[in-house]
Amino acid sequence: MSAPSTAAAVSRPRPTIDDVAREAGVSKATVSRVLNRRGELMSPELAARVQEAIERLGYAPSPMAQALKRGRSRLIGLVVADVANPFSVAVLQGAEKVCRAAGYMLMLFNLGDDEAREREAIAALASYQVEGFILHALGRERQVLDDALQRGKPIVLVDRALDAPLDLVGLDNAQAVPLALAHLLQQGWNELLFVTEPIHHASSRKERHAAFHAFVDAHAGPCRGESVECAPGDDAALDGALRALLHRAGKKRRPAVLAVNAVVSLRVAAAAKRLGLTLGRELGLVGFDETDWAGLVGPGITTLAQPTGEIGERAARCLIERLEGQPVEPRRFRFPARLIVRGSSQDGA
Amino acid sequence: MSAPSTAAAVSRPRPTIDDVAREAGVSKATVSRVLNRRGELMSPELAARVQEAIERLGYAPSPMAQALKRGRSRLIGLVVADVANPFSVAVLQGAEKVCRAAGYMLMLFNLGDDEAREREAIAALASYQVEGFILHALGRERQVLDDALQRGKPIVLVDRALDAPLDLVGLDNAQAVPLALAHLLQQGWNELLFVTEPIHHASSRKERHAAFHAFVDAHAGPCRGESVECAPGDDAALDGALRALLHRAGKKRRPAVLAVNAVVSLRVAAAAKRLGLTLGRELGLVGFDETDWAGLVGPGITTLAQPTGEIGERAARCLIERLEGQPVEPRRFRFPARLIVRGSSQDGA
DNA sequence: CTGTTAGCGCATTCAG
DNA sequence: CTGAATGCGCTAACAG
Repeated sequence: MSAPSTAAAVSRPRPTIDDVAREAGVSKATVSRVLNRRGELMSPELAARVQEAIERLGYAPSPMAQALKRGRSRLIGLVVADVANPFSVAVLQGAEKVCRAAGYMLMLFNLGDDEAREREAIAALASYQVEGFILHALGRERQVLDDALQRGKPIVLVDRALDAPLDLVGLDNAQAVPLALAHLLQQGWNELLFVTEPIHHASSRKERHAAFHAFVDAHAGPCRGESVECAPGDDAALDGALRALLHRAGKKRRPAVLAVNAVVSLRVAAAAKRLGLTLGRELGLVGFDETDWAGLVGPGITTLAQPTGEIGERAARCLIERLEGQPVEPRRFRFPARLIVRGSSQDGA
Repeated sequence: MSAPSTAAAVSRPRPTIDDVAREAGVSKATVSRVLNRRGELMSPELAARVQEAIERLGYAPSPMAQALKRGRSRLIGLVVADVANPFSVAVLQGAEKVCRAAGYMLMLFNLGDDEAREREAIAALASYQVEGFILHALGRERQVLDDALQRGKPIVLVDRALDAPLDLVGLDNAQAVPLALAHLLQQGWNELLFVTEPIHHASSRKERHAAFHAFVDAHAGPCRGESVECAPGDDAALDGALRALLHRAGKKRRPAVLAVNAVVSLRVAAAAKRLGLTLGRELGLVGFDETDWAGLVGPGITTLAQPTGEIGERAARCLIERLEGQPVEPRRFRFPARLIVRGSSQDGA
């Protein structure tokens, strides 16, 4: 066909605005005007001639050069805690959609759950002149944040607040946690355990943890509850925590787990299997984050569905508004969770 | 704290090479040399002075400007069929890791399974001067590919070959399919069905489809097999296909499904549940792609694990070699799959 | 060994 | 209404 026989194609450089100008017999400035002011204030025939030249050459302006000149790159940096986490992916999808629609490109940096790379991420992205950040971050690299802010780069936080006056979009944990726990209680599960990954500085985990204990305290009569931080991969600790839970429950009470996210839900389900516990029977389970597989693990896992797509979209929209509009006071958007009831929280007794 | 009270921070511009030069009392060129040739051929004291100024100002060179000048952006474009697909994510992770280590940044474009966006993706990425592409693509936008190639931008294909002389890294489907089918057969499942999403131009699906029928033909005695293309979301079609499979199997034969990827595996598991079929008992199942949840759906789903991380890493490495080395003939890397046996393919009879 | 100069591709003054 | 000139931040000749 028309393809070169080896991949070592002639590196014909892409056409520049000068090429177009020459082709159309006008100056660069005219071409630029056709591109930017949409051919207003210009003899229509000239505009048409330029347009034609543009198409003939397949010319497209270089965002790099534009960025250099205008100081605006039309790039948005997205820092994600871990792409392996379904929540991150969902946010990514929503954000990408909005950005693309608004003519921005997304530059992705995956932390891979390595907090140490956070600075690196922001620095790298900033050096590429991203105009703003969407941060689904791990720790609280205050210094880097200040740095970015002082360079006038807006930041929108997703899911996790830092102690900074920044935009935040995330879940309404104070609504979500009682929603789940009330359901568990109503179904007869009254010996509760909140399982989370190490809380560190993740505000969403902090909030869920706090809301959990607030609920338990407020319902001290019918229910009891504890919480445990369980490092990724430390299955032994998780098994231990579950055994302790069962022990606390004894024969009179019914034990159930609230899992801080989908990853933990899965780990709890695996642990239950290891310990020979049937979900929804010997062990109740509700987990944050709805996933494709939630309905198919065991009897189905009851989940607190976050509107993840919306969260990502709102984050992007929020950032873009800030980029294109006037500075506004930091805003916080909190979306409600929806409880999707499945077998893991139905009392089989 | 030190944070400004509103987000409307002073947009103090980042320092340029000129600032550093002035600060150190030298010329831009000297600063540039310190940065690039690591202070060789230069009086150590001068180099030190410059280095100090760089650090004092927190200067970092602008990749945009560098790109403009050098014609090299240190950017790699990653086009992904659908981030919702675990395979895509795994490749993304591997690729990102290698790129970062080699000093490249990844620009992500998610197709969201929309073939129409493929051109847009490549054009957008190309306009940002990415030096090369990693493509986990949908169709065969030959024209765009040629375009990219003629501009001297190397392309590495992941998972799916196009009919072009390009590097490819993917699974050894001719090894994987018989591995799975032989296992099913040995366990007594002899009425087989290959369920795939629409094949279109995805070579991996084509290969799996072909290998499936080759195997069935070669073992015409003990087993029979058909295949079905099932559009995403069309659960009715899937249910119908499964019912037909059961009907073909009758009482004498045992029906099993080979699912083309993790998404389909899950859909088959869901369909089985709808139809009241127990996996590993009334219906066998092996699916491509190992996932976190495979062990926990039903009796556990037997999978063909792809070395996805390796695939992503190899793709990135392959591209970077081409970027930094001499042009080479197109290479093809095929990785073997590993069979992870679980309950869905164990004969409970 | 170091400084001066000339662009990379583009948008934007400012003249005409 | 259009063209010529300037500079964004940087590197790579080329001078000194």
